[in-house]
Amino acid sequence: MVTTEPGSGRPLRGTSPRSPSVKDVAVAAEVSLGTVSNVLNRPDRVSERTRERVERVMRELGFVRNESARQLRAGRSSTIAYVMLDATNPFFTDVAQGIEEAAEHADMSLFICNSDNRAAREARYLQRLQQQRVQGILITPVNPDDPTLDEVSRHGTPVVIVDRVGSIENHCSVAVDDVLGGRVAIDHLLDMGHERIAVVGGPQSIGQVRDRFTGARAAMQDAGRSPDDLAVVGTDALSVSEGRSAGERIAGMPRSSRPTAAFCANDLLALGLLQQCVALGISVPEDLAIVGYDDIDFAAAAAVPLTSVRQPRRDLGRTAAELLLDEDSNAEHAHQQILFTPELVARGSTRHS
Amino acid sequence: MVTTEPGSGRPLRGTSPRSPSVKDVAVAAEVSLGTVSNVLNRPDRVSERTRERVERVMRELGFVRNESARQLRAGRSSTIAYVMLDATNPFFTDVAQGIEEAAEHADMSLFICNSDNRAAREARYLQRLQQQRVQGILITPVNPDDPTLDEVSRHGTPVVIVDRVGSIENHCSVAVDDVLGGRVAIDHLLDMGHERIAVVGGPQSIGQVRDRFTGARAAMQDAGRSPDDLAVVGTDALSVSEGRSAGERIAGMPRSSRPTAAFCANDLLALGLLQQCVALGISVPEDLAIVGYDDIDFAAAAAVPLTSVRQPRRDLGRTAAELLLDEDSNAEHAHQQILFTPELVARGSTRHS
DNA sequence: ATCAAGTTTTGAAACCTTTCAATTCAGGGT
DNA sequence: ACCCTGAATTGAAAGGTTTCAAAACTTGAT
Repeated sequence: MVTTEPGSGRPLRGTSPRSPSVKDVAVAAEVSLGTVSNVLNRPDRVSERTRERVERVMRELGFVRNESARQLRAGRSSTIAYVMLDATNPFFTDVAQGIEEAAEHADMSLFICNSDNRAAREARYLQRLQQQRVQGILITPVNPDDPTLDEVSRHGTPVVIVDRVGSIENHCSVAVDDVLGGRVAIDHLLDMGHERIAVVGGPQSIGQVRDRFTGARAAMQDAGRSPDDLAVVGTDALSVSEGRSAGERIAGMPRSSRPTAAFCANDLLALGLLQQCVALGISVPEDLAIVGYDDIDFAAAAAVPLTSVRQPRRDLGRTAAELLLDEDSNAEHAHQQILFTPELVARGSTRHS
Repeated sequence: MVTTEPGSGRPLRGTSPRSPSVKDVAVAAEVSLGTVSNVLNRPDRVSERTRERVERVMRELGFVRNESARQLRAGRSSTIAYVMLDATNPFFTDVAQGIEEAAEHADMSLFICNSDNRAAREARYLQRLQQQRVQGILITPVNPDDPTLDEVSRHGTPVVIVDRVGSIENHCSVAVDDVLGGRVAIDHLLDMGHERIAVVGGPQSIGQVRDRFTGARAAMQDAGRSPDDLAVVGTDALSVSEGRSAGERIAGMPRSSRPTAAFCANDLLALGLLQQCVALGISVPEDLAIVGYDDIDFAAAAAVPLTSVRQPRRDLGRTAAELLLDEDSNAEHAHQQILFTPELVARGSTRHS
C-alpha cells in the first residue's frame, strides 16, 4: 500500500465559507428575493431580461439550491427510499433497478439502504427516513409482520412491501407467488421422472423459504406422493457458501437413498451446491438435477446452466414504485396487493443431454 | 397477476394532517421550545423530571425530528453518499459494504446511488447530492477527469474517488494498482508455460481496462516477449453476455493460432467466457486457461473455479469512507492517494489437474 | 435575610426557501 | 392627461430546529 501526499496541503480550502443563498443572488442581481425564487420555480413569470441576469449571477456565484430549506417550506421531499434486504444478492439489485426506472421517470430521487438482513439496522434506517420526511418507503422487510412498518405508515409515510405480503390494512405490497414457484419447480422435477427429491434452504424464519417449500409439498400431494418424501436439507442462510455445505451433506448420503434432484430456495444456494457437486465428482444433471430460484444472471452463466424459477424482478420493482407514487399523488388511492406469477426456465442442470 | 383490494379503502388516511413539531411538544409538556431542544440535544442540561415529562409527551404525540429543519439550521447533514458505477456488479456492492461499515461506525447515514455507467445520470446525482448538502461524496466516476468533480469539491463538498485515481489537487482517492494487477495475471500465465495469450475486455474508455492491459503488456515486455504477442479480444462492456460473445470469437479461431490462455478485464467477462467454452466443448483449463479480475464470490463458485486477481474490496470502501470522514472533521486534512495491492488467487481455471 | 454560585429554563434570532397578496410598471385605448 | 389591464416585481410571513445570551430558580453559606 503506497501513500502519496501533495506538497501544498489543501489548496482550495476556506475559499467558500458558506455557499451563496437566494439572498446573495438577489443582492448581486439587484432584484428582490421573490424574483430569484420565481426564476427558479416559475420562469415564465419573469421578464426575459431579468431572468437572464439572475441566471448569470447564479452561475457566477455558483449558487446551489438548498434542498433542506426547500423541503422545510414544502413539507415534503422528492425522495423515495428502498430498504433492501441483501445488497449482495443480485435478485435485489435487479429489483432496485426496476424501482430506479420508475423513480427516474417520475423525477424522484431514490435513496437505497441495505438492512443486510438485520432487524436493528432496518429499524435505524426506517427512523432516519422518517426524519428525512421521504415521500415514501419501499421495503423488503426482515419481518413483514413487524409492527414498526404499520407505525411508519400510520405516521404518514407510505410504505410498500416488496417481495413479501404485509397487512393490507396499512400498505400496498408487490410480490411473486412463491407457493406457486415451489410447485412449479417440483412439478418439473416430477415430470423429469425423479423419485427422491431434496429441498435445500433455510432458515425457516425467512418467509420466502417457507412459501417455496409449502408449494413444493403441495405439488407432491397433488402428484399423489406424500409431502414427507421430500428430504429437507436445511441451511443457515441463502448464500453460496451455505449451498456448498449443503452439497457436502448430500454427497455424504449413501448412494441408494441419495436424492436424484434438489430444489434450492434460491440461486445462490443452487450455485454453491452445483459447484460442490462438480468438485466432488457428482455430475449434474445425471447424478443430481438442480433447480434454483430467482434466475439471476449468474444462473444462466454457470458452467452447467441452471434451471431456475424466474421472477419478474424489474417489474416487481417498477410496479412497487408506481404504487408508492400513486399513493403519494392520488387521493383516491386504495391499497393493493399485487402478485406476479413466476415461471420455470429449464436449462442444463435438469435436462439430460 | 392477481390484484386484491381491501373492502374498506384507505383506513387511516387523514388521521395525521401534519406531524407534530417541537413547538407542539413544548406546548403539551408545558415547557419552552428551547427546553425541548435541550432534551433532544443536551439531555444533561435538563432536570430529570422535566426530561421525563418531555420524553413522555414526545412518545404520546409520536414526535419525529424534522431532519430538514435540523440541517437547515446546522448547515450540514450527517449523510454521505456513494455514487456507484454499476449496482449489478458484485465488486461494487462489496465496496459499498465496506463504506457502510465505516459510515455506521461514525453514525452517518449512507445514501447509495447508481450511475449505471451513464455520465448524465451521474451528473444528475451529483447535483442532487450537493443540493442536499451531504457531508461528502464517494464516487467511482464514469470519467475520473470530469471537471464536474473538481467543481463539486471546490464548492465545499468533499469528494473521494473510489477505484480510480483523480487529481490530487482536489480530492483523496483510494484505488487498487490495476497495472500491477494486469502484470500479476500475465506473469502467472507465463509461469504456467502459456505462449499464446489473449486479453479480453473493453471498451478502452474504461480506465480500469486500460490499466490492466497496460500491466499485461509490461509483463510481456519484462519476460522478453513483445507486448504485441497478446491477442486483443475487444468487448463493448464488462458483462457476462459480452464474455460469452468473446468466447464465440475465440472458439472461431483456427486451432493452431488460437490462444491457450485468456486474461479477462473482470470476472463477469471471465464467467461468460467460461460458460461459452464449456458450451462449445473447449475444456478449461486444458484447451484454454482463464484468469479473471476482482475475485467476486461467484468466481470461486463457478463450476470450474476461476483464477482471479483479488482486490481488497471491503478495505477499499472502508478506507475511502474514512478519508472522507477525516476530510470532514479534521482541519489538518491533506489529500491522499492510497493505492492497494492486488493479489492473484490461483484456482482450477488455470491449473492443470 | 442575603448573597454567591450553580443549575435550569426561557425567548428570540437565525438558517434558506417558497408563496401570495399587494404594489409597481408599461402600454394601449379613450 | 387618464384609466384600465395585464405583466412584472416586491416584501413579508411561514416552516421546524438549534443556539445563545439572559432570566429565573435552587442550594448552601454567611
